[in-house]
Amino acid sequence: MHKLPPSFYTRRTLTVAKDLLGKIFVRKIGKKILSGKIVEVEAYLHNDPACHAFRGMTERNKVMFNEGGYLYVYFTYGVHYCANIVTYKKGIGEAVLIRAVEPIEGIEVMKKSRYSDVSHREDVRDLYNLTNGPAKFAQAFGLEREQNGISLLGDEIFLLQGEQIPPSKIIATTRIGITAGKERKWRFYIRDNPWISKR
DNA sequence: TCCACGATCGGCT
DNA sequence: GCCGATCGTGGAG
Repeated sequence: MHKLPPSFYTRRTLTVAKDLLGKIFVRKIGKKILSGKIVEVEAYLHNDPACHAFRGMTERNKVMFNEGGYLYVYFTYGVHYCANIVTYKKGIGEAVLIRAVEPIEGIEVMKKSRYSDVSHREDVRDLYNLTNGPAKFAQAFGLEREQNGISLLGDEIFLLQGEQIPPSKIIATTRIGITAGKERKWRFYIRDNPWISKR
């Protein structure tokens, strides 16, 4: 399996969003490798009121204005981080939020990141709860302010080819947790996978 | 300078 | 189903 090339990310955002399903997100931390298959995403376009870049470039969203192929991580609700893949051309301001992945490698490390202090249940629900939401994914993979703006063409964080998901297995529906632009069906996920985020 | 609020989560009713 | 946590951001003044 090989690393996705720049040309993968610089296509139209809705195309990239659907195509991200089935790809493998990889993070190297020292000798540890964390990886997971992307199973749910949401697209945010520049002329879309729910998009952070809708009102132009600011200190927070400036990474979104790079050409596709960067990681955009932001802090929200005073508690959580969420991670996006920057898409399309330089100067536009579009990205795809990663909402859920299926863990593959580094599951023990992810559990430590997610359940740092208290003891947790050792049943299958742990595996699902590890990465079945955007902030859960970011926490499991240790994605915070420091990772904002990292190039996905480098060797620390990148995506691998993974599997091709046929259109018949991709569900398109409305995005979660937004107040504007609700009607757009830009949330995409792989049908019948147990890591779908809730609500 | 101020202040309302958010691309969420987990716990409680 | 609902609510509180918790704070950086950016639009308003």
